[in-house]
Amino acid sequence: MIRLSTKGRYGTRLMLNLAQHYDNGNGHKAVILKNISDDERISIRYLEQIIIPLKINRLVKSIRGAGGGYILARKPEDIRLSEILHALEGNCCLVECVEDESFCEFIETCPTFPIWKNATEILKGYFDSLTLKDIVGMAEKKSKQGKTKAR
Amino acid sequence: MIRLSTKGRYGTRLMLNLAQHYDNGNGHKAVILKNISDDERISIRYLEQIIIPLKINRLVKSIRGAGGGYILARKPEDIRLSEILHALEGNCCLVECVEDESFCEFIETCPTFPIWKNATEILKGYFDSLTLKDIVGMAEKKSKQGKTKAR
DNA sequence: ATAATTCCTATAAATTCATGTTGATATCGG
DNA sequence: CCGATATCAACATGAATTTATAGGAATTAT
Ligand code: FES
Ligand code: FES
Repeated sequence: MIRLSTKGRYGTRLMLNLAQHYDNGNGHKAVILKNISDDERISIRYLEQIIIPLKINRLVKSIRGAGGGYILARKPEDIRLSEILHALEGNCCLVECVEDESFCEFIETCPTFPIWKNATEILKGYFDSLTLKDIVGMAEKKSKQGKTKAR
Repeated sequence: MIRLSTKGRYGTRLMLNLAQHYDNGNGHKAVILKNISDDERISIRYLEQIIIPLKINRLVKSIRGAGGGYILARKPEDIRLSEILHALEGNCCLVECVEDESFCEFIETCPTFPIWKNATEILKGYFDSLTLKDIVGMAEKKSKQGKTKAR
């Protein structure tokens, strides 16, 4: 399987959770990991590890102490999925050599290299086209539809 | 990183190697793993494991005993990259739930599900558009260019 | 028979995934 | 100031998975 690691998946859900609770009125209401843990059923300990690179890459801000928590560093419409995955995974290549050309020895003659490279670019393009706001919007629309259909 | 496993990568190179040695004149010249191992710098023992699913999914035929080896079960133009990856990885989804919907509990409400699903379909579409012949052709063209350019 | 080769099973090594521990540091409300 | 709440940091640990190697049995051409 071509796998998106749990780090990438859980980190994306973490960011979406923050986006859903993002207060546009600038109330700066921080969300605590415990809540995200309950919502998303991911252990707090693991979330703590996952949020570190998100903080380092300035996608979230932390507020320490009582009443603290995390908030998005920017508006949801200004954060792209590609940035999140890049922060979490270092890169989002299908194979190492696409980003680090010294990884494979025979990159010049390797017949698969252009394939993995193209595929990576296609994926990146898709993830780059989506902001957190887009994704939250898609999810809201979907859940509204679900309620309308009586089933 | 969104990773294609070594199984998928090595298996693809294995198949390409067989495609490059495929005899259209129906000479049925089998290729032994030792040669592929030398060409691709992958341990024979590992290749033996990787080729099993390729055999089960009837992408290669094996000929046992002395003078034996492996050959493609079909012509290179009739084998798609998507088939190879599917054989090797069981599926080629970014996340398990795209193929096995019971994998995640809250698939109905999960805001990331449609994203991973779309991305998976985009990738699959690309891999489905390529046959072994296409890839070998691309590689040959590239190596010819390399020779022309005196550098 | 012998050599070549696939086939089968076991297992070692490395990495990823996930939880746990301890304790320090920062902040808020009372 | 005190006590509760949370982040922060550095580990440790175990389970699961992936990656890779190894030994030998079965099969076949010569
Ligand atoms: S897989 Fe990296 S160059 Fe072929
Ligand atoms: S990741 Fe599987 S449903 Fe959300």
